Amino acid sequence: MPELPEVETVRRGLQPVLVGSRVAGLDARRPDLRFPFPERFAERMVGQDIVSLERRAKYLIASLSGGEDLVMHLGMTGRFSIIQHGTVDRPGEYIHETGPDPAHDHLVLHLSDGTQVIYNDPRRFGFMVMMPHSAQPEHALFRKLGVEPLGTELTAAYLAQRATGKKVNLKAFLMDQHVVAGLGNIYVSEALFQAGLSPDRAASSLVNRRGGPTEKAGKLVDAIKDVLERAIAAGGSTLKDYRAADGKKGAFQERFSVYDRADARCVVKGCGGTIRRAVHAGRATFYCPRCQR
DNA sequence: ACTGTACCCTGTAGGC
DNA sequence: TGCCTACAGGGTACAG
Repeated sequence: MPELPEVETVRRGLQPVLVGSRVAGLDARRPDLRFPFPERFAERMVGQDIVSLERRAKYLIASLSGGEDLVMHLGMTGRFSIIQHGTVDRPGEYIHETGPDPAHDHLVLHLSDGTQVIYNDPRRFGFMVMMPHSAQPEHALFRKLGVEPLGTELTAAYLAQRATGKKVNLKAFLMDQHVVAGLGNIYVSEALFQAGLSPDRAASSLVNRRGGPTEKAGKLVDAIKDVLERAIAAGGSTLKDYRAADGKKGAFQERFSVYDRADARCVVKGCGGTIRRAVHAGRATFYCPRCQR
């Protein structure tokens, strides 16, 4: 599902609709997603004004006027659709590329101007929880999260410090949300390619003899930021399910260098190598054995 | 402490 | 066409 660029694209689509709006109704069509919906969910949401919509890692955080936050995770297949008032004939019925999907429309948020925001999630790996805004930093979901990759905290020195003594391979190291928060399977593969680093390398190979970052660690940081920024600019990547809140597909999948390109020719001029598919930590990894060492 | 595996749940693609 | 298996963008709970 949605990794950081997709979640950020969803956030940017929802923000103008949600922020400044009042929740007029909440219709949960089933008791749970991956976890049960919050207790007294509608009661805690209805009447609240949404004052901000932020992203942390792959979480969307809607702050409410009453002091609670609604924290949302899209899992693998979660998506939001915005239905402007008056664009559908019957409540709960809406039009998008794949048509109405009542079996997987699990939650409808009604805003006071008549707009509906629908959460659809076939696989139900997503979840929503509520917590006081002040409790968020210490909450189990957030307390151990790693740094935001697009913030100033992600530096070569930080990566080296976290990689010290770690024998785990680079792919799994970067997938760990407690190290860098928001990277997923696609963008780790792409960043490692762009940095010229093998996914099989030990994480500790980013550390030099003095305990500082190697030159490669610096390249990796630059590659991570660059890949994510380019993906956000393209509206994320759409493999199958992912859509922005306005229903649009992302375009970054057209610019993958390695992801999902097994047996294809390496994009680097003069390389002539073939992209390989391997498995690290139970997930597919794509890389060029010639360019990535 | 670290590492690998199983699992949550559903849909789809590909082999036979 | 139908059946079966493998796999999918995420994250957590275990066992070793």
